[in-house]
Amino acid sequence: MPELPEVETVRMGLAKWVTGRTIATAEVLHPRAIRRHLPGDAHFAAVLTGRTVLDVSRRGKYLWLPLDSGDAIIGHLGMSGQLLMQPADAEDEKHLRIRFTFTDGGPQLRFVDQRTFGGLSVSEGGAELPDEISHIARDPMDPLFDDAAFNARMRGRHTEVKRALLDQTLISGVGNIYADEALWRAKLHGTRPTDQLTRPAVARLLGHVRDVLGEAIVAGGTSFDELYVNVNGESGYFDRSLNAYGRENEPCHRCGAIIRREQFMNRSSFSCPRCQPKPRKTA
DNA sequence: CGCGCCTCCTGTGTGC
DNA sequence: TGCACACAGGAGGCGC
Repeated sequence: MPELPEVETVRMGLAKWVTGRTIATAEVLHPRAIRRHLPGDAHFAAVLTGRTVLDVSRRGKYLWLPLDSGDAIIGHLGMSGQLLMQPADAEDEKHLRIRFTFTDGGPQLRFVDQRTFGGLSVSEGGAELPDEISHIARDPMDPLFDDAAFNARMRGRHTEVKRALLDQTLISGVGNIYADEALWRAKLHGTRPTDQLTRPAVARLLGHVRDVLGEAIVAGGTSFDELYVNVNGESGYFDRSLNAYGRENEPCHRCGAIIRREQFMNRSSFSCPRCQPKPRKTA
């Protein structure tokens, strides 16, 4: 499940391999992969052919590739998406959805996605920041992230703290795994009401979010020096460092209590019953 | 308009 | 061994 650190790893790898290259063909092999591109696959191919990739940018879990036309390719990996660089003669992946070839005849860019929650689209004039993702907040690693504004907005919400962490319009890049990890570090249960959090408590939580994301970026950034830009949720290089996520029935690394698993927002949440007591009243 | 639930999708794991 | 089903969850969309 790619969250900010995984997407940032992909961004760095992609930037290295596609910047400055000119697209020769854009082939859509599964319509769902461009469902956000309303004009369809013929238009997708037409507006991308002959365009040169200028850079690879990221906002939260979204990527976009600014082009010399002023447009941009927007990409989201969803649950299982991968952006791979592959030699032209490499066999098609089972779940290959979109293939780009370049005029230099070098490695292809392939969008592979088993569950098709992810996809690509073209944003007209979106090279600077695509309108389609302008509602996504800055991530906490962004130098322009506004800590004070985040603190105020978080405490102004009438919801639960984990829901707020997962709201990409409030803070971006955090998914289920890193939300649980940050909450564990902050010793907060995910159902704590946001409007009852103190300003220092929110500041501490934000600090833990930054730490978790930063450590994961460092862990992931060590392995992209090769041709394959690979994001695979299963192989998570950060797995060994997890304190809460996926550790049901295992002892808390801090106090030894048995980590519990709860259904929350239609997904699993993991927390320590001793370090992260539930609030008396659920919001 | 804020909030929260539903849905999209398919390979994998589990229990009978 | 085979079948049925739960599970993984990001984010748009919609209902209240």
